[in-house]
Amino acid sequence: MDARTALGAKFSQWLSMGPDPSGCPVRNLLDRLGDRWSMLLLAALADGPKRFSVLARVIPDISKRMLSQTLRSLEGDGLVLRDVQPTVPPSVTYSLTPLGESFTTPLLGLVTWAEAHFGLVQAARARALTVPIGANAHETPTPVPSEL
Amino acid sequence: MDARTALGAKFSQWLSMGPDPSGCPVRNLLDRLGDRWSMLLLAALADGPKRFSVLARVIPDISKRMLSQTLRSLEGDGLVLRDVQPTVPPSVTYSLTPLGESFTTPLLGLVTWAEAHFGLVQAARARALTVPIGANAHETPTPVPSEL
DNA sequence: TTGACAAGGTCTCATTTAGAGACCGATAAG
DNA sequence: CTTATCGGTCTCTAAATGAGACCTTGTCAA
Repeated sequence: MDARTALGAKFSQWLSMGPDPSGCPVRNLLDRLGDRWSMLLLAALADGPKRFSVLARVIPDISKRMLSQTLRSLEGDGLVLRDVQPTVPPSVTYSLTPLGESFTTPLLGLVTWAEAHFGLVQAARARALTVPIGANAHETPTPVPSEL
Repeated sequence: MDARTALGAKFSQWLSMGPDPSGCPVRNLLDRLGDRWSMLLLAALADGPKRFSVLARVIPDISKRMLSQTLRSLEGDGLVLRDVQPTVPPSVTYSLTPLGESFTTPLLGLVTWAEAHFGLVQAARARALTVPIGANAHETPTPVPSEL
């Protein structure tokens, strides 16, 4: 069974679990990790524990606000450990928990795919610019057989 | 080499490519697919081609606005094919392109991880509620040796 | 005849979220 | 005396999102 079939099977399984999306683990975690910064931060921490200011430096386009907020969210989900050393000023180090480390496996799959297929995506984007949207329009509109 | 080490190596490699995040394929694709709906729609389409209204039905909490917008973004990136049948009213079917199908492999990894570890995440969330944040505070604040 | 409804969106408006940048505290360097 | 450090928070503004009206053309029911 290929990945597409397996994924499709899982999806139709979710559907049968009722219309409530909050009960679905995948929906739940995708809502948490599926933002601009969470996965990126996990990748950064896979490289080793890092302090707040170091994270801000290696990801230059994240605001301190979102950095703080996203790290707390990851900490709350048990993926990241926050260690405060009571120095003055305080020294705060973030690292992956074992649970966070386990996430690096699927994350590496995502990253590998991105590197391998980025060229094709760029080609598709270039093609999309030349096609004035809706170019596959046909000619003779026939009434649709009302299926309802 | 485990996934964490491999991911860390990739990350430090990105850093050496300069501070521009737009040049990084992973940053670029994570910015596109890392939203609330893109991956979910790809999972839905892995189950087979679907019409607009069907997608809206199987993902009840997406607005028509975001559904339309996200599908167009995925189409522009070459992951999704949009087929308009010139009936009246028009019948529009969305399906995965070969490129989109190739993405189901890493996506399945993500989904599988979510199902397997959701219990641990929930446990961590419950624990986070009882800990009044900053509970790991130490006692004797000593000046930090200025590292810069 | 009048009305309602269908598909696949777009449009406007209100709410939510994210980003930019000031500020804080104590300390230390110039 | 001024400036800088660390790890944030606070406020204000800008951008993204959700809710829901509206559109077209045709079919079907009342």
